[in-house]
Amino acid sequence: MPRVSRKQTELNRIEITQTAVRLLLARGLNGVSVNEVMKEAGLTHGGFYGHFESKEALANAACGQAFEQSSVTWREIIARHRKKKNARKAIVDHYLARAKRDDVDDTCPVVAFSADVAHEQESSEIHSVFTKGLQSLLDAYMSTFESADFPEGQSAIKQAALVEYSLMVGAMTLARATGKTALSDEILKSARAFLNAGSLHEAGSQDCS
Amino acid sequence: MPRVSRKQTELNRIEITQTAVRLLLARGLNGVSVNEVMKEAGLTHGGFYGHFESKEALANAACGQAFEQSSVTWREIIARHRKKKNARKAIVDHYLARAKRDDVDDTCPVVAFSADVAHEQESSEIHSVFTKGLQSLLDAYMSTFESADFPEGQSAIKQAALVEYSLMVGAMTLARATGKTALSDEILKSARAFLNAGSLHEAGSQDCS
DNA sequence: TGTACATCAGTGAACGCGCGTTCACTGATGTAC
DNA sequence: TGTACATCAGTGAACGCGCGTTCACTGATGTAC
Repeated sequence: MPRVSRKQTELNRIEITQTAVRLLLARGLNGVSVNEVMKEAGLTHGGFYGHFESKEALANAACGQAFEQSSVTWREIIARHRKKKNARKAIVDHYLARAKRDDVDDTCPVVAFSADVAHEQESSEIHSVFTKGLQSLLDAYMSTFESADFPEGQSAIKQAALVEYSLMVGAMTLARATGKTALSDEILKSARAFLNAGSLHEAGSQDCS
Repeated sequence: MPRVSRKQTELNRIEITQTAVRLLLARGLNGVSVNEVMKEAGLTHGGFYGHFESKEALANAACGQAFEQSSVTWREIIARHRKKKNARKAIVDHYLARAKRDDVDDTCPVVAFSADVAHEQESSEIHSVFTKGLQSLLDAYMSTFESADFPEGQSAIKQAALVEYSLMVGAMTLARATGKTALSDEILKSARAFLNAGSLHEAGSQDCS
């Protein structure tokens, strides 16, 4: 078993990272031990430090990888639609699906890691990994807005994207915390309805004159 | 030092709980050791189990207490305003203030604990504590909507409250994760602007005919 | 009110455990000839 | 292509550490008379 081929070594590293992505998304940045990741990857814990300098380094790599994969998925979804508005609706429906809430392995890394990242020191590398990943998702989301709809320019698009994305993150965060309850369903449904309609106060409120 | 008065015992219990509230809000439900809480409360760790059955029981008590305090604060803010719309604006500005983002001790319990609660088993008591607290904050927020503005009835109010609160939670979660950066400021500003205006697409969008 | 004694809140040493990390070892892989 | 040997990926025991929790002990508090 010792001294596997270079190709296998590379595959093992990928397997460790991918296992970490799955387990960390489900349980948070500090919710899994090195031992558990290695066992789940089909290896023993001792070999871990041949692949990563520390547990923290693995967490950074897994976080970056999780964002990478989310970003690719988003861009694939967006590419499937010719109309930007439809692409955005597809992203919203994908993000706020009830099945997504219940699939612990397949979370948005922002929902999974925000709290943990906030608890780390500002100097920690995880902050830049997270911010870079978040920016990538925001860029993808912004690409679903038509410039023509925003005569105020790019900054208005960014503002709209930030609000809509914040809402998605908040809604999924709340939905996950409240489990499979009626309230949880209602949160997702309300957010979906609002984002797809584009209007919070549908009838006779003060803000749409 | 041993065998303090009953009054002091009660004060000690309150001090332990309050210390836990502060530390847990800053570092998450599993981010602080029993030893640290007791030391910070001016006691030694051994006495802890005279006050609480387990670390988990303390976390549950502290979570409930944190919601209690947030709820009281919200209701005080709301009571200060005669017009409901102004009360809601006050809540939004209180919630999304930049100072609030930087004050690690004084977080909304939903932002602080959502991720941790989602990671606990469904059978865990923390779920009911959390959901009850969340409901209390939602009720307070819903009370800032005028029934007259929602001819569709109470369910429309609830939907609006869920969307707006989800947005606040998401925006603060993102803002905290991105630290004291320009992006972080922008997230808070966008969410505040949107909630106070009540309109995402200000000009010429499809949803306000 | 004063005395004698039972109670029990807090102390600090100790426990078992799982954690992140290290390291001597193994033996298949990769390389030099 | 075949052989001899250096390399090094993975193993598993071991480490030190901090954790949650337990417990014998202490001595002021609370109570019975």
